[in-house]
Amino acid sequence: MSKEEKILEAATDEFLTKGYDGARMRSIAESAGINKGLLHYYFKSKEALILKVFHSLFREIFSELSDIFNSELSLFEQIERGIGTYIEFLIQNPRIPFFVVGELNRDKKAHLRRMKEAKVPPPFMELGRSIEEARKRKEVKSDTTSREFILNMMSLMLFPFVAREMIMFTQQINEKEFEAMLRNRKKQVAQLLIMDLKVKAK
Amino acid sequence: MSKEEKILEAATDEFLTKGYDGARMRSIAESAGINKGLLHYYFKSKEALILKVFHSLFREIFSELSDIFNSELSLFEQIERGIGTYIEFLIQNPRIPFFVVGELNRDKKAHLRRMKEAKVPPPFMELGRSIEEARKRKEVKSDTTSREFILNMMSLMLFPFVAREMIMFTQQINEKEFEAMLRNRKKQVAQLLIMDLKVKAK
DNA sequence: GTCTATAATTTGATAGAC
DNA sequence: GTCTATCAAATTATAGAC
Repeated sequence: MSKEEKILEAATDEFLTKGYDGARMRSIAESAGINKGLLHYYFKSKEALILKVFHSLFREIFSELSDIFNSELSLFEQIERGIGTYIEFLIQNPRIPFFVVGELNRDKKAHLRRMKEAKVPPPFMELGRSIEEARKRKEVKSDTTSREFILNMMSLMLFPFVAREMIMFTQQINEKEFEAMLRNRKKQVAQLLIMDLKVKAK
Repeated sequence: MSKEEKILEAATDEFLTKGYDGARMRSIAESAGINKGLLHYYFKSKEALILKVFHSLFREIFSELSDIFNSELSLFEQIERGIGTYIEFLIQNPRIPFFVVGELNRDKKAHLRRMKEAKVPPPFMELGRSIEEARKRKEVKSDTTSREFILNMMSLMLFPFVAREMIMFTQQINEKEFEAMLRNRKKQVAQLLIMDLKVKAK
């Protein structure tokens, strides 16, 4: 692994756990096994470094989903598999959602500019279209809009990872119970969302 | 307003917008119209100050709900009103959820110790009990546990406020459209959750 | 209680040798 | 490319006058 890769790995870990303001360049250099000077040789500044890290993670967090929602599966199969796969991915990478959300709160403009330049497409566009098509075919019977649906889906999938500690407190459960609950959610969330689409609007 | 109150108000604003690591004692002193020395006279340290701020906000964010869920209304009315009132509260105080979540991620132990000392009860206990009672009376027919239900409810209510910027990007909408969507959610989220409780388990 | 002045430390970043 | 040494600025916190 090159020094540059080691730096990126160490920086990712530091930013994921401490956030931009809490992260320390010194700490990143130490973890990467190099000195501070070299950090600034490869990455001009702390800001430039986190932009790079954010960009990779944002791609990662949404690319998995794109594959599924662009597949040939039926809408309901896409949703079921998409949610299962995604929650499993989040169990393996639990800190990404809070980091991404926090960075966009801290400096939306800088990140969006960079993503625009790199032509990262906004996720879920494809899913939204599939839902509207299924609605025309009467497979979707509720009056939930695709936008509302996607927001509900994101909320149910991502919130437990963003607010892990808060949930463990309000529900008075420990790590083990929490993780068991997460695994259950794979089926449970898909079921809830699909029912919402299928139930007839009144 | 006393100097101490002015400090607390300024500190709340600073911590809500910048978080612990991003907040500056100098900035708080300026906003409060006092000097830095006085900050440390009233509050020993930055840490002590944020503990105080967190504690008040955490109480605030959950006390509204407790009133409703301890009322004499029927379960489904409690849920409907609780969600409506709460989302409206969040529209008025949109930064609280991200702050609370972030602080618990940063230093769970310190905050929990303080809340235990102050005997702040974990929220939603009452709601959980009501659901289980309604299940015995066959008013709740699904196999969704009360824990799962509460987690779904928190996710659907809080996530849009935690991840506001991310949602606006992924959905490609502006402030106005986002806020219209939030208002819609009052009814829409309640409807979805209640349906989940009423639908028969298969 | 409220202020000024300053201590003590830490931070991100740069200069320059090799 | 990689390192050492160091700068300049900013931070929290304290001491002490009034």
